[in-house]
Amino acid sequence: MSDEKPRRTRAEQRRETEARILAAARATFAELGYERTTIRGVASAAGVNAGLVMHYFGSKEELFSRAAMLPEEELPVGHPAEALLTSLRRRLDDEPVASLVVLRSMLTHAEASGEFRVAASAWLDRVGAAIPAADAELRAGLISAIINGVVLDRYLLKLSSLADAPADDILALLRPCFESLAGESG
Amino acid sequence: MSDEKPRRTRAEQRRETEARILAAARATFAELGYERTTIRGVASAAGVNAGLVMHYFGSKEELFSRAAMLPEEELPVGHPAEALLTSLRRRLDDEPVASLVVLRSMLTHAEASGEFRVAASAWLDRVGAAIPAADAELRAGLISAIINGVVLDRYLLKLSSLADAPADDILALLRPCFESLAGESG
DNA sequence: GTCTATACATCGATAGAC
DNA sequence: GTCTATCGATGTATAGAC
Repeated sequence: MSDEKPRRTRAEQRRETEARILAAARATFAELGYERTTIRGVASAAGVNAGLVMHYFGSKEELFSRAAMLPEEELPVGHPAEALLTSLRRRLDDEPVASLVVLRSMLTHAEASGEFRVAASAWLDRVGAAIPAADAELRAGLISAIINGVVLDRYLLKLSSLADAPADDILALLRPCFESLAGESG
Repeated sequence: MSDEKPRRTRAEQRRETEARILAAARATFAELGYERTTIRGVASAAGVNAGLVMHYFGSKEELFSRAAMLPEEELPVGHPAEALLTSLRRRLDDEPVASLVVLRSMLTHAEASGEFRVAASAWLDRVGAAIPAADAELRAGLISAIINGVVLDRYLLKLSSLADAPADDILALLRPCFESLAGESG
């Protein structure tokens, strides 16, 4: 009687709103961390009501999981050092926000939800396997630590000259480090 | 009529209790971060009442500032790379807890309180001044990032093999990195 | 000096109206 | 599909008794 026109199905409308909420959640979790992010705040940022967020996601925890979910990162092939530098570059340029959600959330919340820990662990295994050395695991761990530290200082703490420096300069200075850690020498 | 004996003056008693509260606060902030730390929890850990903590420190924010206050770290003299490795070693062995309060708190809270940012900035300036290169500031920032990343992965995220590795092994693998970043080559 | 009692705010979550 | 109303829990902070 009313809407004959194929404007939007209910399902479409829902997916659209859900996507808006997820985007707002991602941004807020990245900026404030888990604890300081409120359902009300996310809802407000998405232009909807707090009750609706709960209705869609059920709980704050679930909303967080959905928002922090990342497409698993595949390691580029080639010389390990170069591949890792490429990986770092992507995290510096393409998706600083995505990196932030994971990094900040691991610190404010995720001691409990071991999701990230397994993901990080898998990444470490792959890196370690690509390094020809007896202490490959430790070397992989150090490379991961360096990447985390750079993202941390640059985007979270906004410390030092790292925040302003071009990604190219950072990569150039870090290249010897990565080669030393991932290189062929045992 | 009652206490003639010089057991403890009221001021002494207060300082003692205050110290106990501060120790508990430090440990709790390090473990849980700012948001998840509660006055009640700190008070309970210190064996006193929550009201007393407020009475002494006035607010959670003030308690946090006092607890996170660190003796400013002087940079060892000598070759910059060696001095920085020594600095890292101290943070790995001597006082992981102290490092954690600052690091974790910068992430869960301290975007606001710029105290740490100035402290870190001063440290960076000193490191930068010791590096003979045109881009000394960026190099100092990267070294700081590496140190932060290592402490982060080892003690906060407890990720990877970093958590279990002996400090000596970590330092040995990192030495070329530090030399490359703080070295004489421009 | 230390503790009890409580005011006041905020948040996550639920139930139900429209 | 979306919003209002509200419950229950928790936390900071205050006032005052002992």
